[in-house]
Amino acid sequence: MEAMEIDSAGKDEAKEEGKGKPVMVILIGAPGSGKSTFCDLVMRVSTRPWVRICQDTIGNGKAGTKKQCLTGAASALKEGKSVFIDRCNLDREQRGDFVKLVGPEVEKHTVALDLPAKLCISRSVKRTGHEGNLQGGKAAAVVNRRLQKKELPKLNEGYDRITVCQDEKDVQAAINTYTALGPSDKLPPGFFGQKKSDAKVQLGIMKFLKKKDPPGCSDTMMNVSLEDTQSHATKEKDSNQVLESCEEPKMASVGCSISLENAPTLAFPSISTADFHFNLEKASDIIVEKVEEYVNKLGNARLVLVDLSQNSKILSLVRAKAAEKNIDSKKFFTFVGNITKLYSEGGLHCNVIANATNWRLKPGGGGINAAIFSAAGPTLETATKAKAESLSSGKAIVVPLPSSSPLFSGEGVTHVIHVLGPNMNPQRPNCLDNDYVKGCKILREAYSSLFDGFASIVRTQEEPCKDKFEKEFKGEVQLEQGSRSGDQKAKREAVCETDMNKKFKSFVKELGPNVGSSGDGNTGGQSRKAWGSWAQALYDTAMHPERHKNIIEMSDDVVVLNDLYPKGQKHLLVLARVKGLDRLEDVKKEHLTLLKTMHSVGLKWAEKLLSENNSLTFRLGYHSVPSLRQLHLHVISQDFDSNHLKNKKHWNSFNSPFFRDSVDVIDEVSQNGKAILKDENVLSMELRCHRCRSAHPNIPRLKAHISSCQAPFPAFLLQNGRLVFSEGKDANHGI
DNA sequence: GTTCTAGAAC
DNA sequence: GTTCTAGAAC
Repeated sequence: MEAMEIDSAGKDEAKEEGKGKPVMVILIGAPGSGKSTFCDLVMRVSTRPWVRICQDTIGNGKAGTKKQCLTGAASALKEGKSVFIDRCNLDREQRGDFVKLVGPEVEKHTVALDLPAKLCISRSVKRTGHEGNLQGGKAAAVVNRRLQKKELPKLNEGYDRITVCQDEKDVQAAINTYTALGPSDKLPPGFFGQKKSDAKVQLGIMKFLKKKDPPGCSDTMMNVSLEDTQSHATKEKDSNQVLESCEEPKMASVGCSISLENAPTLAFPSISTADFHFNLEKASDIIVEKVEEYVNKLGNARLVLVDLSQNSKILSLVRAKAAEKNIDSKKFFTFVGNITKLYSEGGLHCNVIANATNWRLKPGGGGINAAIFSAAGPTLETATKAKAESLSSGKAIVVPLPSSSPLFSGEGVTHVIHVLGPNMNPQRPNCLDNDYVKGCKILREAYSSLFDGFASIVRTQEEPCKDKFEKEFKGEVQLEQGSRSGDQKAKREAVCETDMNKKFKSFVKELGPNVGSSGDGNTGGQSRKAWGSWAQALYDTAMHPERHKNIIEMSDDVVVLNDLYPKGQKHLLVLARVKGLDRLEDVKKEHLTLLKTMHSVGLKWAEKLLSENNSLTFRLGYHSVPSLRQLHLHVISQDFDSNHLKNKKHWNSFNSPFFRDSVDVIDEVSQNGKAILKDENVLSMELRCHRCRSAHPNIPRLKAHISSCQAPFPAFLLQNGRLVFSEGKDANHGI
């Protein structure tokens, strides 16, 4: 990896002795990127005299001006001290004055903390007591605004040395480098650490690469494990948590065009082999058999078998058998660690974890069940109770984890799937008395229910690598339909059934026997619905605006009107006036100019409304399959504070992949001549807050939540201008 | 797109 | 009993 460049710079041999000059290090980074922490960590240990020039505190402990920073830096350097310039410095112009400030008697360095936007936002929102008082809800908007101005440093700006840090590991290496820089040392000049020069692309990549380094995971170990990543599944040598957890991210850093690291991931324990005493050989056969069956159906989603023990017998059996069957080790692997701390302690992000539970679905008992209920807090018990009172063996139940759960906020777990396997332990209820015919059947069922449940979650989540998965999965759905339809027993056991089955069946029903054009891509137009008489209102408005009230702007190309049933405080429609352009599906390259016009008109109105109320946030986009005829762009405020927002379809049509951001539609049409469309199935997906992504059981509860949720918007929405908001009072912070 | 309402869910 | 959803009609 190119990141290694940075690390080598941190080693002693990289320093050149006896040429000590004061150094000015211009830090570059959004709020929350860790600039102040960087300075603190270096200054705490360094033997070089450092002065930190921080614009947030330079005015007698309060925010000051850039001029004060320049003066402060100049005088410290004159005294022979080295300085950190701790301000955002995101664009060339902002930092240029510092470069010009000094001559060759000072080494000019810059360290760019070019971390994922998402990380900076979450840090700056969460922090308290920030020197510049940039924290809480407003921070998200400010960070995003700043990042739009980001220009990575170039040597021709006048630096002797540039270090670009794109992840936490890079940052730590840079801290080590500067900490080790003694008073008379000099660091080699040059450009260190940037992997991609295109900032826009980089953000996308960082989304995949966002990763915490597992504790104690040294570079040496990374290198060692890197050499044989391909043979991960076959490895039988002494593995420990550090080695396995170091290895996994490397292995996952290819595939899905870039990486599967951010792909939906289910972490599951071996079912029934602990407390229920199920034979390990037989259990490992079943695990591998079921994984093999599901792993390709799941597209890019990953399955991870987890065990707490370093010398786990079941893990080694499964690894060996999975290797024999050549199961893709990027999509299925084993992991040693605590299933409730996979991210915080192991650096492995699993959005779904399986719980080997008891039939009462109650906390306690011991093992995994006790650990998961305890780590998740009481909200898991409540959420579980809302789903079912009990579980029969061989079944699983999906429980969306409330956002208030520490497992949600700390580990990124959005769902827990409770699963109950067969019991072979005479000291536990319902022992099968060594009947392995029945036991194996139930264990197979348990894994099927578990993986079906996971598939249902994957299907309803927005994931960048999802398209391929959906197509594959839909194919499977039809194949399996026949074998499920006559299952009366399953109906009787509905209470204990995985709730996947219900959704799954309705999903099958929705697809119908002749699915035809219901894919993600453009349809051929063969199976389009005819417009009802009630669907003509917008068409008539576009053709004859003079006949209609409620029009707020009219031109040859577009008509703008207030939506008759606004779903937010402000909700406008920008109507195309081209006849025959009924919906997004009809849009072709020739309409690109029109799309851009519609976007700029929409944006203009959003900005006008923002000038009247700067607390609003707007999003501009199209419905994949509109109900009303005539192409129309929604310009809608993201409060969704409206009595007209009444049902799931309303919510999901603006808050699922069904809503196609205008900026993305324009990109897609200009590149491929058509926009990507999602079919109406996504409208029945679960209800999740558009800000914190928490799940809610019904519309009233969702609305109660969104009325007060102040979480930052997901990073996806904060990119590429998908959200439009006011710079407001924060505009002059720190710059 | 909304309205109405049966019946499911609580 | 009340709340909420979802399907049909428009």
